[in-house]
Amino acid sequence: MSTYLEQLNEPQRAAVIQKDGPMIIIAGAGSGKTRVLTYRIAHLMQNGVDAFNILSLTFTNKAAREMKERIAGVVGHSEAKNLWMGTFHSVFARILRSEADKLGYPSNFTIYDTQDAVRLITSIIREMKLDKDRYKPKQILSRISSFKNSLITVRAYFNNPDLQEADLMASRPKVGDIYKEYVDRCFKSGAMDFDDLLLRTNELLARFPDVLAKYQDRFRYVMVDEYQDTNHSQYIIVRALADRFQNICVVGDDSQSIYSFRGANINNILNFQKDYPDVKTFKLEQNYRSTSNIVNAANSVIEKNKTKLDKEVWTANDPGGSIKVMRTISDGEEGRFVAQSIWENMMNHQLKADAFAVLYRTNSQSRAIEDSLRKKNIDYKIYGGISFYQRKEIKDLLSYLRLIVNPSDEEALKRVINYPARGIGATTIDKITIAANHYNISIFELIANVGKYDLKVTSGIKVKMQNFANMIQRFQIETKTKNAYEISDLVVKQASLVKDLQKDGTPEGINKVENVQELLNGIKDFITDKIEMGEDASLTSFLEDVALATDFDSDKNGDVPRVALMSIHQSKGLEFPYVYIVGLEETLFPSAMSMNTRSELEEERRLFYVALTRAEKQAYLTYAQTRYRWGKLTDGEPSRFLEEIDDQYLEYIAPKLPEPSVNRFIDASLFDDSPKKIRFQKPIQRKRKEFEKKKDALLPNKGKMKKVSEVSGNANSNLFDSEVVVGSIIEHNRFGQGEVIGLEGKGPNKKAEIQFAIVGKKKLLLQFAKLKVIG
DNA sequence: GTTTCGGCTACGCAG
DNA sequence: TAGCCGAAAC
Repeated sequence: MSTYLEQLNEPQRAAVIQKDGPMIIIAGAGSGKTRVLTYRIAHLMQNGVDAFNILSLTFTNKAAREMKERIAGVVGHSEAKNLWMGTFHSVFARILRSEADKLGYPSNFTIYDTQDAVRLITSIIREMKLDKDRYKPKQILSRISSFKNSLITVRAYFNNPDLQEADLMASRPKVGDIYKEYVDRCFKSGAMDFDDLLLRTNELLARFPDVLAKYQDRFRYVMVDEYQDTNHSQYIIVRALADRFQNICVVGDDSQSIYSFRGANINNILNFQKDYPDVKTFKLEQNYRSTSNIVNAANSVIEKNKTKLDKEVWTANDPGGSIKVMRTISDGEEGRFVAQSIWENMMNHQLKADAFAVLYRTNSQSRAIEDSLRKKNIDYKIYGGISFYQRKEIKDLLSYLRLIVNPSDEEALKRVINYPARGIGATTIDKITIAANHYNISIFELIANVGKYDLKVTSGIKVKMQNFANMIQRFQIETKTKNAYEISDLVVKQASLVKDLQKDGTPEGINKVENVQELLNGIKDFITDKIEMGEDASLTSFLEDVALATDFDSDKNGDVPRVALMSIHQSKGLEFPYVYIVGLEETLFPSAMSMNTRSELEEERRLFYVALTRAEKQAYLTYAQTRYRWGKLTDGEPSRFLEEIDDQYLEYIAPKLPEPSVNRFIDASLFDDSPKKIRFQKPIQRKRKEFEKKKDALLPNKGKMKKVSEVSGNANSNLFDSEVVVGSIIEHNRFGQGEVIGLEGKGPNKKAEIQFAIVGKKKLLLQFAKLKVIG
């Protein structure tokens, strides 16, 4: 029964068997934190604590599921089932649904995503006739978000002269008014945004002592993972819940605090010991994940930070290989290096693609990597960026479903009232929005009863609106007898969603139809899963899952192994044998926007620390001397973080000499210098200009050719004579598959004659054709 | 009222 | 480059 205790080292075991009272586990990277958390919960349960009384807040829902599985392995499924586990957002969304009426919300309230919120704010700014360049919707939202995360309600805002003063100074005196209107409109729409899920929870616990008491009594043991990334709002929730029994266990690593941009407050972890004077502190400092080269290199960087807790991460692991540093001419070349290196490592070490991760600072960097992996036929998956659920066709269908569940949902209504086109245009929507506000009813209420209200629209449009409302109401009736999948299927058919996507017959349209189909399948799977687990399979429940889903939640087992491409933020908590950290350039990483204050820069450094400590066996660091940003070629200098790593752990890989035909104008000696010198050598300005000019000459006259960036981004590449040889089987975006039957010309003028299966023979310039070699 | 097209501006991370 | 928005064309 206690065999699991034997698998732990001394500090781990001590943390696991500490049962009552406040405690903090400071867990260095790779120190077996998850193991401690799972065993601690299992241990609690084996020592008489009911699963119903344990609340465990994790960073992702996937982490929660996996942990539950592991706990079930120790205590059995039927017991583990009753644990409350999940992210702050999902756990409290669930609680808010059951207590919604107390706050005046419907229990099937909608969760607005960022896009919904931005749209609503945009529309408020327009209605208030404010200048949208001064009041940038995204900025306003981010300000509102930070208010909410700091528990500054609308009333608190207007009671706080400092805040108003700040907005006044920023020439945005109406921020408070926008905030108020935004909150009112969300409320009227029966909608909460992500921040509301926390703020309203606080409201619930503050205004209703009996509710607070109920949950305090229920959650006698509270655990919070990744505590360094909690914001004030989350902090107060946790404090309130744990106030009665004080059985609070937080786990985290101040060195991995990387979410200040969404309100995370590193002081929550730094001050935990002050909050609970009789706290027990545990430190997990032995790293089991990485080679000592990686651990030591990471330590040598994070040492530069001043703000941190006292701890020393060490490892007994082998030194492993040096961390490899690679400089490339361009972002395109960087991608090719990564793909080539992954391919070689796969071959040399018999590894599958899922042993590799490519991490970057910004999602936009994924493209260059993606292109090169695709050319090498290496399977990959991009996490983050524009997720499946944010695609237009998917959001449209979801908006119908949202509207059925909650007809007050204004953003959903505005999205679909004229999609597919029904002749209810922007002008009409403006009119009914104003009228609905005037009568203090929802837009749906208005259009469902157009006859009752005075509306300055033509009777034709009134009929159209009434028809739309009737359709939604018919769907609502159907929900009484049909399950979520059947309703969705009905919506797709009756609202002609697929028909609309199919009508132009473009490949994009076909792809969208497939996506809609995939969503329908997803709903089907959802229902099956939920019923199997005896959980809520309703449409509301599905929509909530979708709203709070992350990319990891859609990971399917049994899929082919894939290289993981993701932002460093998303890589938190994960580990991979081989890790490539790309784009290590000043202004990109560290980001130009985070170089103004020491604390911002320290967070960037922590971010780099997180990235590096994801690697188990081998880390690669790459940077590019030129990179496409905002559609323009820009020069980059090596990131300061490269300099900050103790040199003894690094090895500089000499880049291959570039193609002389393209790059003769780059000083070859640049590549022969010792790496250390090169790293901080500024690009030679004159040569640089020449280089760019030459590149421009390669561009197709600013024409509409799609591949402009491809070509110019790859100036150093052997793109023009690449892998395409006579006999290659290739694939072309538009013409499909074909065989190369001849080659002519040189450099940018190189052409391939190709026999396509469908369109016959064609001569294509390699620099534009974007051929994918498939055999 | 709807669609399309060209110009403008913006890429910072996420539940 | 891409997504958005306003203007022009349908």
